[in-house]
Amino acid sequence: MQNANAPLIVQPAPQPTPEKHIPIFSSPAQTSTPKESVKHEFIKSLISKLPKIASHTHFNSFHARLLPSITPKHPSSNSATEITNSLFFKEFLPSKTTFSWNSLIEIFTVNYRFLQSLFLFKKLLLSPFSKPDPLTFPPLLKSCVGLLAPKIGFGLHGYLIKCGFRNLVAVDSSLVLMYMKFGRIRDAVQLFEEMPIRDSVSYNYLVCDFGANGFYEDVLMVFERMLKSGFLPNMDSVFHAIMACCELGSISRGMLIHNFVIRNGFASYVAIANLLISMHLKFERLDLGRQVFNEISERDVVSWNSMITGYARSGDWVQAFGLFLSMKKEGHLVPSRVTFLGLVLACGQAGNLDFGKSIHGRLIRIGLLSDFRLGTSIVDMYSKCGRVEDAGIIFEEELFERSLVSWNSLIAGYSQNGYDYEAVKLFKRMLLESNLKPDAITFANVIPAFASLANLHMIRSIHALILKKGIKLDDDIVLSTAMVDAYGKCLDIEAATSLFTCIGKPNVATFNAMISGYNLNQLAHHAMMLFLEMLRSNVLPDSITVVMLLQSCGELESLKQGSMAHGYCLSKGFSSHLTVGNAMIDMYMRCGCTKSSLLLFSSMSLKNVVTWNTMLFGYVKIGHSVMALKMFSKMQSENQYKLDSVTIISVIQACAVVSARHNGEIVHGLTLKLGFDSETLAMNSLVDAYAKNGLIDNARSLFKQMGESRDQSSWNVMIAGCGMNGKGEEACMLLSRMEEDGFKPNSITFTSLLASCSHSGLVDEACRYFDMMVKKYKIHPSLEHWTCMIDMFGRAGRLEEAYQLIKSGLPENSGCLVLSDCDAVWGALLSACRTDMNMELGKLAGERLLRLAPDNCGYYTLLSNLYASGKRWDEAAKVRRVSEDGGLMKKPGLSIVKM
DNA sequence: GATTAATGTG
Repeated sequence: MQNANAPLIVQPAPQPTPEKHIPIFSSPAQTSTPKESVKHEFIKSLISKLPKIASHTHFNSFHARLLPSITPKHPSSNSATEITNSLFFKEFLPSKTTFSWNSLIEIFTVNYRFLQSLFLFKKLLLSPFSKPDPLTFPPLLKSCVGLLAPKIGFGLHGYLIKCGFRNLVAVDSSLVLMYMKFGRIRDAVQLFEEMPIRDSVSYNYLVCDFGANGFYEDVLMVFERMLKSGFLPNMDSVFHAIMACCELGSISRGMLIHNFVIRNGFASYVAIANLLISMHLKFERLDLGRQVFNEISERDVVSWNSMITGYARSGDWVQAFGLFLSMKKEGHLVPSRVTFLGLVLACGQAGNLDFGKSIHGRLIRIGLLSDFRLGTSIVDMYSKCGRVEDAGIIFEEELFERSLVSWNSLIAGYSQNGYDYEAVKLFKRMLLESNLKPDAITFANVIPAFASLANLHMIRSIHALILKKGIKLDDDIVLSTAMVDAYGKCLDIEAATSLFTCIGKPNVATFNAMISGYNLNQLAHHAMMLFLEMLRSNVLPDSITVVMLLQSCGELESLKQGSMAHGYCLSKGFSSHLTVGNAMIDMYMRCGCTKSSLLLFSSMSLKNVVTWNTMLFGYVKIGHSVMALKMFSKMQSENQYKLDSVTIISVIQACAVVSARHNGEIVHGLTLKLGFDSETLAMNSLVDAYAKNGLIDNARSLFKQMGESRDQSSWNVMIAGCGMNGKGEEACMLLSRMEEDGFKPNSITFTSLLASCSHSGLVDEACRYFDMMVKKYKIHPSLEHWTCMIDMFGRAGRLEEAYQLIKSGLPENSGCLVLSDCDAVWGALLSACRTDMNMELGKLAGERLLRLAPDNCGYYTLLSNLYASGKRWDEAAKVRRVSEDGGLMKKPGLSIVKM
């Protein structure tokens, strides 16, 4: 590298006095030949421009940038000032040869005396003894570049052409350089292409300048052409070529350059080797990076740091620390901040809290924690090791300057560790307390937290904020994926879909987020279609994708699709993933194939708590509670799996069904012992289990104990529990208390409440709540709500009202169901009619029912039973015959079971 | 040579 602090043109250049020279130019004797007149014209323009150029103020920085590539090493470059003052310059120059002039001009250029070099040229033109030759020009052109004087440069080019001095390698390559530097890239390339013979210098100019201008494709093209033509590139060219591979992400061309560097000994230049290492690390080829690292004879801190950081990123803290120790062993190098940054990163990536803590201590000792980058990396390390509370404490202590990155990092820490509320709180604090503006990363960090909290309102606000800030979701795939996922989780599937379709290049994560969104919104079919689209658009599915594919199959209860997905997993090597195995067990369970589940389960060599839970919960869902409890005791006997809240909930639910009072108390004790008494979900299940077993007093006292930890679902469970224990009034009272406690009743609340009223014969109350649900809470009544109402009217012997309810269809503000088209509703009426022996209405309901669902054998049975109860044997037999003729009796009445 | 980001199993 040249010394950028070398004295540039600071003192005024020796000013020519135009008056002295002009008479010479204008003397008649000088203007005889056409060449001479060209010369005079040029000198005139040169003189008119020079004073202006001298006043340029940004010389210094410009030179610093240009010098490395324009300054050839000159063997005899003495100080230019010395030369100017020398006797040689003052006394003898006028009589010297062109060669002497050229040498002197070059010496000035090499010493950044660009102005003097041009003045010297002017003197040469005026000299009666010498004339410029082609070799005079390369340094002059470089001086023009140094002076930022394109017009003089282009003038020189014109002059060259007129003198016929073209087609000389040195001249042409200087011209190429000059045009490149002045941004006339097309002209430069054209000149380059027209050169009859090229030298390595011109190639190097072109490579470096393409690189400096960001034309990476061209850098590599010229570089490769240079090698093919047998020229050896200089360090700068190799540097730019590697940079170009990095920027273009071209691994294959990077490999070619890697081989070139190794073969030609460029790896011994530490700067080149370091760059090559960082290229390989960028392409996640740690092995190749290490290969280059090993080739370096004199490694510097950067070489070590690069490798340490590379291993750190990949989570290989053993290698990272190993290198750190070897570095210290070598003795002469001192670890820098970047070294520690790499080590802290390694601990975070590997989740190695112990090493992380020891480095934390060391940083405090050597006083480096005040460095805001290191401070942030420590915060991040604690978050990544699952100790986000500690991360928060360090952040709050303000031992280092808080940057946008440190806020972002802690928000990410909270969000990734499931501290959604804290993440949101910190985000809001950042907006209020700091002067920092949230960026795309802030949003990408906080969006999952809002999504987990199902805060659709905030998701929409952030979406608007992103658009307002001009952040292009198209360009930021991580951010747009987070948005798609958030809309899916908040059940705004339209927003998710429309955002997804706008994303130009969705990646695996984006597809996964969208597929997951479809699954969450009970659109498993759409999820499957999207999976196929993913395959068509050549986005490679990963293990997460197949987990969700299996979920879709389970959701659709399609054994056929599920088996196909199973086959796909086997063929693509996903079946060895634990999560995939778990998802597969769940899929078979949902498809009713317990045998396959059990087979898979037993064949899995690696299990975790989720594997067990999947089996447990699967059995509970299909009502095989005894199997679930057996499974649970087996799990406990293996003694290597830590139970979690899902395990306990499954066991509680199994006990509730098995209806064992004893079991219930055991599981209650277990719940408390394992410390799940603060887990709302587990406690809700326990309340439910007691209620289902008629132990309403236990349920009630537990519900009371829960106090603050109650959620909406706790109230729903308790209301339903009262209902099934014949405590209709208590259920009604609970609704008012629930509202007082600030919980909004939802559709499930009313299902439970209507059922409670129905069981306790509180018909008028039920009607009032039904009205309240529609009018006050704007909840569309579901099929369950309607059938419950009809059922209740039937029980109360108020059949006519039930019939009227069906006929009236729906209140005007609801629009999802056409009641008279739902067979379940008529079925409920038919059952009620049988109890009440209302033949006329029953017949009407039955006929309607068979028209709506002619394949459901259960309805035929229902109708024939009605006739039988009324002793209308002929009609009963007729209905039976019709169903037997249709072969319906042989089919299991699946749809009635599902109801 | 350097710190922060998205998708998943019950």
